[in-house]
Amino acid sequence: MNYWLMKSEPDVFSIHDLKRKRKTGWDGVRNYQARNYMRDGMKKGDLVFFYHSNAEPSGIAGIARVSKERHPDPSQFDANSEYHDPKATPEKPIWEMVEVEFMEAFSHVITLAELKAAPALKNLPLVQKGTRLSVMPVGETEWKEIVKLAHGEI
DNA sequence: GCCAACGTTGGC
DNA sequence: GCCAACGTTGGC
Repeated sequence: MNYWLMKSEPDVFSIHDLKRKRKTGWDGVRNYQARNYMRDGMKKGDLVFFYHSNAEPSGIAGIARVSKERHPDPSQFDANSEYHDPKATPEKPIWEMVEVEFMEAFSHVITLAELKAAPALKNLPLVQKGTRLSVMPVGETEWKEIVKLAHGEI
C-alpha cells in the first residue's frame, strides 16, 4: 500500500465537506505530474492526507482513502465547467482522477509550520522548496510520524 | 494583496 | 528546441 497527500482549498471543499458527502471524485486536477500520480500510482485502499491549502492555518486536516481507481475526470468534457478542456474527448480523455472516501478529521490541523519544524519530516515532498503539486506521495515513515503528531503521541 | 516559484504556451 | 511572456499556486 502507498500513501499520498492531496491539497484542497477548504473554502471550496474541506475535510468536513468530505465527511458530509462521504466520498468525492477528485476532479479539476490540471497538472500532468499530479494527474500521473492519480492515474498510475494511486490504488484502491491507499491512504491519503487531506491538506487544506490557502487556509488559516494551512495544514493536514485529516485522512481519506482511495475508493475508486483511475477514471476520466468528467469536468474536462463539460463546456460549462471551469475545468473544461476543449482538447479532450470521451474517446481520448486527457485528465483522469480517483475517488476518495472519508476516513478521519483530525481534532486539530497539523500546520505547515509544524510539519516544517519536525526533523523526521525533512524528506516529505510537501515541505521541500518549490513543490506545488496538488497530489504527491508520502513515505511510510513520514505517514506514521504525521499520524502520531495528529493523535498527540509526540 | 504581494510575490516567489513553477508550469504552459507560442513565436521563431 | 529555445525562451520570453504569461498564468497559476499557495504561503505569508
